[in-house]
Amino acid sequence: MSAQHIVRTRFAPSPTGFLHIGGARTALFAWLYARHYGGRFLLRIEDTDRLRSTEASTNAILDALTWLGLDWDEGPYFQARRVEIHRAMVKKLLAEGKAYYCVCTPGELEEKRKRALTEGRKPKYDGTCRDKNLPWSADAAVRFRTSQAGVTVVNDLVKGVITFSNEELDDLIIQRRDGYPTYNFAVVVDDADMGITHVIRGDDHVNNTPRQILLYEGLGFAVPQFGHVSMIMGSDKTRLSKRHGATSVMAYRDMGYLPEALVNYLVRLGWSHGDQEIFSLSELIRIFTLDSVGKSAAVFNPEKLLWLNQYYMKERPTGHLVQEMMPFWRNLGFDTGDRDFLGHVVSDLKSRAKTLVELAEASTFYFNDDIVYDREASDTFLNADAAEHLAALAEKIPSLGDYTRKGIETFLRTVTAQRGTNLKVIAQPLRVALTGKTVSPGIDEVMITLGKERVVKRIKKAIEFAKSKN
RNA sequence: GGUCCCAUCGUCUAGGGGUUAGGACGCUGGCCUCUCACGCCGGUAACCCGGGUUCAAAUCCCGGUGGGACUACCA
Repeated sequence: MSAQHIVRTRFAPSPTGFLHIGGARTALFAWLYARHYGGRFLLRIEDTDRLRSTEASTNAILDALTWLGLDWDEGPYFQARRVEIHRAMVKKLLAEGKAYYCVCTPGELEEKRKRALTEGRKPKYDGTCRDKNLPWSADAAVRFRTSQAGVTVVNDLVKGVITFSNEELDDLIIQRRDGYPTYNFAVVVDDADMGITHVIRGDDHVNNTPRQILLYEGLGFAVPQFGHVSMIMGSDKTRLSKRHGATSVMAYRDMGYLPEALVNYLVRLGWSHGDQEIFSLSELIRIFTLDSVGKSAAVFNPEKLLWLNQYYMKERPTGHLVQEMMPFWRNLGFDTGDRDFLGHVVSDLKSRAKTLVELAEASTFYFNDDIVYDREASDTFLNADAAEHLAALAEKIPSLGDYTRKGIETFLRTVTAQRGTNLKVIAQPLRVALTGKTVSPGIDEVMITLGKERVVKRIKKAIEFAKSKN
């Protein structure tokens, strides 16, 4: 593949907020497309809306992409810094008669639009200034002279052939009266200038595509390929928004989701590979194409994301998970000094939590020796009988030679047999003594993680508690 | 209103002229078991409607219906 045929895609968010789930998926698809074909992925910040764009948003978007593992080869470029290029292109169009000055005021335009709508006509620009050949003036905007004849065909990589009748298109403004370019113009100039070969974006842009194609042609640029990915919807089938819960990528990080899980979830929204559900980023690069991207919108399903997150946590090497748990433990004020101990905590808990936050909360009893017994747990399990069983355990544990899962299991069974009862009868009181709850990782795992000393201490404390009850 | 897009279990999807319409999440029954989770085995549930083409249509075509997007001197 020669240099001029190399695939170049881009992600072009506007920095007016955080990176949301929908944007992340679009970015992921554009990124995968470039990576799959050995191309380049660029990042361009569309900050021409000077009122709503902020640097904080730019940083938040960059951080989110980085967290997801989506790296870019070029950029970030900032569209606002490229206005001179945009203006030069406007001038060129003006000089060639392909664009013209328009002095209709926004107020008048709004008025006409409303009237057209109430009268049941198309609210498109009526062409008042189209043939006036107006000269430059301080408050003149520039409009593109759109051909009203014929059709414009988009051969979309995911939607297929889409045909637009040019008479539906109007003379869109390409440069505002304040001298700044509008979105539809800036994207075209920038995409062409940056050599973008495949424009992969949300399908909320399909109706912009014919005007943009006309702009490419007017400017004398090669028209790229387009691939419009469907939207993500909330459970009520309207476009995903805050109303549907968390929509920010970083919010998912903070809620204890793994980036791999989010990526895996997002890619399966609209894209599939047979019956396969689990994909690593490197595998995706190998097999991802736009051919297997569906056309219809998908509803965001938090339960499935949660399931994937749990899956990735379970599969993750303990050492890695320990590292990823650090901020969540620290957030709860736990002592994270003992790496070995933390490793045990994680391996005890990682198949029992769906998020890192859940794991952190579930691990509380490992860190606090002053355990609080759940009311119901202590009521039913920390009784006089249990106190005697526990006393027997406390007495024997210090001299237990084989303090391993197998050894502990054997020990527990031996003791229960000796006391003429069975494991079930002793395990629950012991669990309550060690964890304060009736639900926990296996008794043997907990005992090993805690270590003999703390186990004995907790058992004794539970005995005291049982006795003090009446 | 106009333009454009879309339509398989509740959700994500596979499939695509002849299939018991497959998988996953969820829900659910069971097994495992010291509790819970994991895991394993099973169950529940779908081709929007109407025409046409065809020996045969969920699959192709048309229409309808429903949903969505766009219709800015926002991006």
